[in-house]
Amino acid sequence: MTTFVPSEGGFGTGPRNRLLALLPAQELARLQPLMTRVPLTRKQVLHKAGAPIHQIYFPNDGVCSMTTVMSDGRMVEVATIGNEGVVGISAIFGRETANGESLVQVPGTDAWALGIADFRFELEQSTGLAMIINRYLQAFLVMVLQSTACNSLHAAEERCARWLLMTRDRVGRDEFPMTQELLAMMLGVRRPTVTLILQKLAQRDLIRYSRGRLAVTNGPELERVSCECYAAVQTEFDRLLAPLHI
Amino acid sequence: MTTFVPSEGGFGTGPRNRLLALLPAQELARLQPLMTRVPLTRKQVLHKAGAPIHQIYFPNDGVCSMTTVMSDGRMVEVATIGNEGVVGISAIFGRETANGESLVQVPGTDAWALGIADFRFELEQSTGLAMIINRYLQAFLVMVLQSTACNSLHAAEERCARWLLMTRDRVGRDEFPMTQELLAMMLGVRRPTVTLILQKLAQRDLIRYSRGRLAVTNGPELERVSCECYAAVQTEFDRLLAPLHI
DNA sequence: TCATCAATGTTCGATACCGTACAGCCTTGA
DNA sequence: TCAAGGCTGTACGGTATCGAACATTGATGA
Repeated sequence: MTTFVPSEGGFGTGPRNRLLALLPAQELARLQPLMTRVPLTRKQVLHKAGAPIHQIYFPNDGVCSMTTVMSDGRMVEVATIGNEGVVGISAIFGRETANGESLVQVPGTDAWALGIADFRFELEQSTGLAMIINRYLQAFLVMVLQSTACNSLHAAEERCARWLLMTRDRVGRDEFPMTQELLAMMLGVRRPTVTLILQKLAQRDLIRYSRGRLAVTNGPELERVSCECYAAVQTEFDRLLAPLHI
Repeated sequence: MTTFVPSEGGFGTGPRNRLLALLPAQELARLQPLMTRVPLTRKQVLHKAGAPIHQIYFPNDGVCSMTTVMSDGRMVEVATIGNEGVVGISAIFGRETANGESLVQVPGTDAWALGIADFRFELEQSTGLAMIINRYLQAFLVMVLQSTACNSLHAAEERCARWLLMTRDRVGRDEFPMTQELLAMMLGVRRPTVTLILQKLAQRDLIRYSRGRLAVTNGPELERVSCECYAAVQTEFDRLLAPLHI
């Protein structure tokens, strides 16, 4: 393992994106000059529904959502992506245009952006990248399948708890910016429903919140309120994104 | 185009599975001796949750479900697979064991079963198979993402109508075996809820049903009752599984 | 031809969530 | 320092769906 010299535009002590961090050093070195740092600001749209995908994004922190937009304008989250993943799954499969809209929910410092052509080329060349992307796709699929079941079986409160835990894990802090409006959109429920749920959780001292900020104050207990889907998906991610033996 | 002589174990006038049908003739010829015909009987389990996946299945007709099983035993459908696809998506990604349970919902005459090792080997060799599988994965992902959104936004009646239409398309007939119990499981609702929904649909002459048989009698109108997800997914499948230019 | 059982129908109160509206409260910035 | 706007709280009737029984019907096979 070589020592990195922190530098503007470089990885510092290594990329904080977990997928990039799993790459063998020489593959990472080849990828780096192809990527640019992109700040992640609140509500920033990374891929617009129906528009061509030019870049995929490896977040270093923050949380992004992949959403589906219905014809009546309602938007609902179908997948959460943080520093454990990459935004632009459809493009990885060879899709030209985005299906739904992908946007930043919880702002982060930045993400690494990679042009889709460069990505495809590197995917051909490097076995490490291919293996890591494959693993992420597996984990991603498990997550989406679990969410499909979750949405049809579990109550809003359980799903809300799950979402808060997932977000906490991804931002790496107990506290993060989050409005009820946003949560309602994610969960596909009305905002007043979220108000009631959060009040209930705050009453039991599982969370604190006010004016666009939210904090998980009792994770273990919140996990008990959440449905099993949280643990199921987390286990899967840990298993698939564990350090590789290449 | 050569003329096929129908024979035991052969494709007859060509495979009825749409993915196999898209394969270039010589690739199909190479694949055929590796596959076996497997009858699809009602409630037959193709992949057991947590068990190793040995074979993937290309249904010629009938409808299979990929499900997720919760710890309380409740099972819910997360994806529908008919002759437009293949059962065993996770294995295609390199997974060893099934995540949920895959089983036959509407019986069909048979499916083509292919050993997972043979499949992997062929995937390396043949560009046609790789391209077709890639396309199916794209369509599959769109379907699952749409279902995730659908389950969190749309009412049981809309989703029920959607499911009936999808099933009709896959079996290729307006009438097929289907119990309320089964429908309830698919949709993640109670059986009495399904009773009410079906009565309502039958009253409007959109369907007929009795004792384990169901028939769509007015497709266009039923599509109006269904949510937009039916059309969205269908469009995507038609686009991606159109004849290829290899 | 009858017994059996799968499939369907029905009931009841309970509850989660909706749709819509409006009121109050912080924070920000002009 | 005040206005504006984003965020949160609350209210209300209405509907969908739940959970758990029990009743009824039709197909099947002994």
